[in-house]
Amino acid sequence: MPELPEVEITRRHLATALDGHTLTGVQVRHDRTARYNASPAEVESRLSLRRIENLGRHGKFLVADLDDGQVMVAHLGMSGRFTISNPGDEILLHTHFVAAFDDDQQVRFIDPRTFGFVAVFDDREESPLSRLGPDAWSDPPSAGELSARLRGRTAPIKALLLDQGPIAGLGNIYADEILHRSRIHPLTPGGRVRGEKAAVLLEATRDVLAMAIANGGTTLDDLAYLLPDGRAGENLSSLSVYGREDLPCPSCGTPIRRVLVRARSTHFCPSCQKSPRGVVTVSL
DNA sequence: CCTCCATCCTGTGGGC
DNA sequence: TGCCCACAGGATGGAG
Repeated sequence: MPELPEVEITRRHLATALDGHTLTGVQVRHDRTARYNASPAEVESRLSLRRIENLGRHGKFLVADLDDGQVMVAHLGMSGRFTISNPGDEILLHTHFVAAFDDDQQVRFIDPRTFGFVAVFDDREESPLSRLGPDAWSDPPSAGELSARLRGRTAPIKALLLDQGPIAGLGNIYADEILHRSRIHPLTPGGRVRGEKAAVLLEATRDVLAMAIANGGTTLDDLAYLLPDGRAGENLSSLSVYGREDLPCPSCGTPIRRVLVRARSTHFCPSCQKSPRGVVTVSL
């Protein structure tokens, strides 16, 4: 599942191919890949002949500034992957977007489950970027700022990390990893994460993301995420809890448990991450 | 405002 | 062996 580290790796790969280059032809090959009330034809025409000035990232969204002030926003969803290809390369199954550039290279978007998209907006305010909190990696909030964003929230901290509002970029894998490293129980009400706890959470966020990015991201057994050059990320063996139900906690040896939080699989160590007072954990 | 749920989708794998 | 179905989850819109 692409999360911040996987999107950041993708951004770095694509930036060299995109930055400063002009889109000579754009094909949106699947209706659902254009989103936000725009048709494939509209996305194609809005992107046509535009030059990409800079490819950035906010949370899990790729953000390209275009020469006319428009913003191209792409999301990998659950199964999306960008490739850099040559015009003659075979079009793989589930290729939903093809952008041709002035140097004859192509950037293609392959997305079997179509949760991902490529969209164009007049500015960031009218795009989904406007809902996002500060980026967990490039622009992390201070402990005070994170505490303020969590103040009064009763939802489980796990759910709030996935929300993208308090902090942007974390998904199910890294949220679990960060909470484990922070020794915070996933069902802890968000509002109780403040002060030193918030500082520890942010430190863990930095460490977990740094490791994941250095390892080229996490490729699970199902190979849902591959680097743009087709290689697998190597962060899987660095995970402490995600996907490790019943296996020993790397810190203390206690078997990792899995519960559902908001219908999402949540992995934690019951001894390192003590249940907060008044919170009952129900087994699956 | 908040919390929580259903919805979108396809490949995979477990169960029978 | 082969079929069926539950499961995986990011973002969003709506109910309460």
